[in-house]
Amino acid sequence: MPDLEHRSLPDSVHRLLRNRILNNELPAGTRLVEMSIAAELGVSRSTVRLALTRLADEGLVEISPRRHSTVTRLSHEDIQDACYARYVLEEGAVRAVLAHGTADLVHPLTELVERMEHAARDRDLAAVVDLDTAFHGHLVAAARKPRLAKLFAGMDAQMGAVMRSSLEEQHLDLADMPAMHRDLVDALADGDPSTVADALYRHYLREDYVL
Amino acid sequence: MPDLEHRSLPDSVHRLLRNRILNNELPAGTRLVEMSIAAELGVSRSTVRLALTRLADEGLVEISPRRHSTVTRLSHEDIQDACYARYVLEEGAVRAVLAHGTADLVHPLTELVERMEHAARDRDLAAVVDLDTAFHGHLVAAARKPRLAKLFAGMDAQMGAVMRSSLEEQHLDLADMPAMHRDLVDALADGDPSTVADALYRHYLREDYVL
DNA sequence: TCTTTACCGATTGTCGGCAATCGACAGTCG
DNA sequence: CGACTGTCGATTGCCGACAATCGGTAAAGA
Repeated sequence: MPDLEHRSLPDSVHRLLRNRILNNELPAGTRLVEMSIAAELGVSRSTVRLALTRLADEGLVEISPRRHSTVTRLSHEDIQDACYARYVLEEGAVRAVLAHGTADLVHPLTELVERMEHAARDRDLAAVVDLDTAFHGHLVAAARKPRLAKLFAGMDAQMGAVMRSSLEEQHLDLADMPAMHRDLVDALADGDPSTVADALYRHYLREDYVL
Repeated sequence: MPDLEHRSLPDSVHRLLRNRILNNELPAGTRLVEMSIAAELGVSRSTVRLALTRLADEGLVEISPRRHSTVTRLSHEDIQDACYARYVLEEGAVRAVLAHGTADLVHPLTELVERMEHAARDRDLAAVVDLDTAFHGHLVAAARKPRLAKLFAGMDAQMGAVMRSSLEEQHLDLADMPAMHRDLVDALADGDPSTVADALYRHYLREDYVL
């Protein structure tokens, strides 16, 4: 077991389980039994319980009262729904960003896109997903709206699941990811709100992106 | 019959504490000690702990690791931030609503506004706040975007706190609330997206609304 | 008197156990 | 043969206890 003792125990368990779910080591529908997980990781059931609750808040796990928890199965509608929510939040953040100007945003975002190009060339799925998260996180953070950023970050895990699912089912190609983000940066550099909004909409909701 | 959904003990404790905070029985800055609350309510500390965690997720309570929890004190910036996040979510929902048409929305919303007028005439603060929550909740639900609605509902408690604070400090009058919502209904009936967006922006972010 | 440090009370982090509840299965009755 | 019901194992909901850690305070040194 890798470093379980880095932060608080429930947080560590939470991250560990989240990674397993996102890497499909725990496929959708898997039954998650508190006692088994606790025994495997060498922690208490209460700790596992708290981690599962947080995963449920993130939408990765469903808890049936008095029964057992299962890994959430994302339907086509779920994916569209998640993408729309993500789009709304990011668009709201970007509107605030544009009021301040995007000058000091273009450079770091461009650098992230370049790193994403390298990762995509190496077919490194995990790295691309992480860079995607970093890219959008950086963009939203620039809005200086803490609550908006927190809501946005709360959907990171679900969006990771969506991306992996879309990539796996070939509705999206790893090689296209950097270009999609470069379009976003270009729109930001342009600075026109409706241009950016359109670019964001395409980024999240173009019909060939989802299932 | 609200307590027929008496799902779980932590949920009950969570609702109880939330009501106390919103009614200012537990003013901002109050220290919340798990053991004391557990003793008073006759439940276990673990149960209280879970309730406090949920309150922290809602933004009503701040948990300092290894120390104690306190009722969040909302600063001027916090209030603006919360209102902006709420505005972004509702605007995103309304955009989806407008695509379906607002015909079957105007009537129930108008009825809620009328009930709000009665409550405002009676100076019934709690009823007005509840009707406000119901109004916006109904509007967002019409978008049929579950994740968006969930994020929106997650801010209900904070917005309740904001409203009570604004009313208490006389930056907002109870009597103005129904008219503010009627404006929103009128804009919805009109159906033009930018008209509705403007009305929403004024509703949440006009400068005399917040502290 | 001011600074440093060791201690103490208060509070949380984590744990394992007990009882309640649910689904599955088998036995029984029509 | 099918439907109903009582029982059993599996799993969670909740609990009290123990250990770790923090802030404050009082004692010691300069």
